[in-house]
Amino acid sequence: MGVTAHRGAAATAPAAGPPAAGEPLLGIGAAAERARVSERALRYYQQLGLLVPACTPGGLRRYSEEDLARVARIRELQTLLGLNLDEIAVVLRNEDRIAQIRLSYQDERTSDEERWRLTRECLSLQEDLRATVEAKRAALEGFLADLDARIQRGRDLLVSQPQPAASPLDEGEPASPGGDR
Amino acid sequence: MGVTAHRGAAATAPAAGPPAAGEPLLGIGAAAERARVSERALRYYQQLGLLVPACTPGGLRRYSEEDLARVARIRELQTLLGLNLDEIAVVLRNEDRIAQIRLSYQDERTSDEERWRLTRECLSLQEDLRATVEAKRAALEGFLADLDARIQRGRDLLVSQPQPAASPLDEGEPASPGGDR
DNA sequence: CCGGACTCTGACGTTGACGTCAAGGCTCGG
DNA sequence: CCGAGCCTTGACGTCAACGTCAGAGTCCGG
Repeated sequence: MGVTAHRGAAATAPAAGPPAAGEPLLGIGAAAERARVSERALRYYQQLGLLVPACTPGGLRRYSEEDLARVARIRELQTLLGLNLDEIAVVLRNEDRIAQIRLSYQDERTSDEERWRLTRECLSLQEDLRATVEAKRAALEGFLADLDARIQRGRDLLVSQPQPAASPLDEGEPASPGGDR
Repeated sequence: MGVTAHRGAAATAPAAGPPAAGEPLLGIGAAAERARVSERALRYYQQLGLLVPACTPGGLRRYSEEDLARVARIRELQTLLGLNLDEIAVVLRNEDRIAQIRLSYQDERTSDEERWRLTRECLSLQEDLRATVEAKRAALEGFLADLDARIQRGRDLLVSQPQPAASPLDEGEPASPGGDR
């Protein structure tokens, strides 16, 4: 346990769907460019077990579209939620677990009881993350409301003031804050 | 120019309102505790010009309530918006500029024309930040929607499945995602 | 089969935001 | 006025998330 990251877990099933053969598979240079990250970052993510690309017999990394999507997700979790890579690892592992659950869910040998249990687990994992995100969203909403209140105060001053008849630099209203909801 | 941070700028006016005399004024230890940051952080913020507390003739820092609020704002901008301290410096400088504008706005010697110009500048500065925050909020909203969609898919599977009559571990619904809007 | 482009694995450097420690100053109640 | 406790300024350490560089290996079109 410890090297079981994503591909290791998914490989327990005999290969299913998305990672179909005959895909382009980019080298690290092209992958880095397309994912808008550095090659170093890709290697680093792999080192932390966030990403496990395929590799050639010679040991060169080959990235699938799925891998690129995973990188995009990592960046999203970094920049949007401000999670660090360890926390992101947890999220990704959960999502992998969910994918794995979907597989054994399909398996006919799985009992109904087991299916129920798996589904519950799956939802529980996702709702964890959802709570985090929702909290952040609420906080941001509050922040924005505060900002809008301040702006409105200034804007009120503006209208209460007799504007200087012919203002030479009147290049239109930027937008109506608080009015776009 | 360069050492003009916040108190330097506000001090151009002969002292007005909030920083009234006779305030408690905390030492760095108490301030750190109340602001929930380390003493080192307070010194660091000051070093970057984000915060300029008063100080005793002997050179000991003294923090006002206003200073504590400023620290809270710094933390908010850090954790909520993910800004770094340089970016935060810009935001705070803008907000200081706005406060300063409010002052000269009150000044009777200020011409109506000047008042107009100041108000425009003020609003422009605030709307800058607002745009940033709004963008982040929108992105987060999208992220959350995506998450909810996934959860709903799982939840659908749950209801389509005949639940195992007497489930021994059925400890209630955590919450209804997508239902609390 | 071979040379140029691409990639590999260490290993050390960097940046931001502090943590920590040492060697002293400042403060204030008694 | 004096000592316990709070505070000061360096200066160096740390941690995450990479950047950068060297020396060697891999791939592939001609």
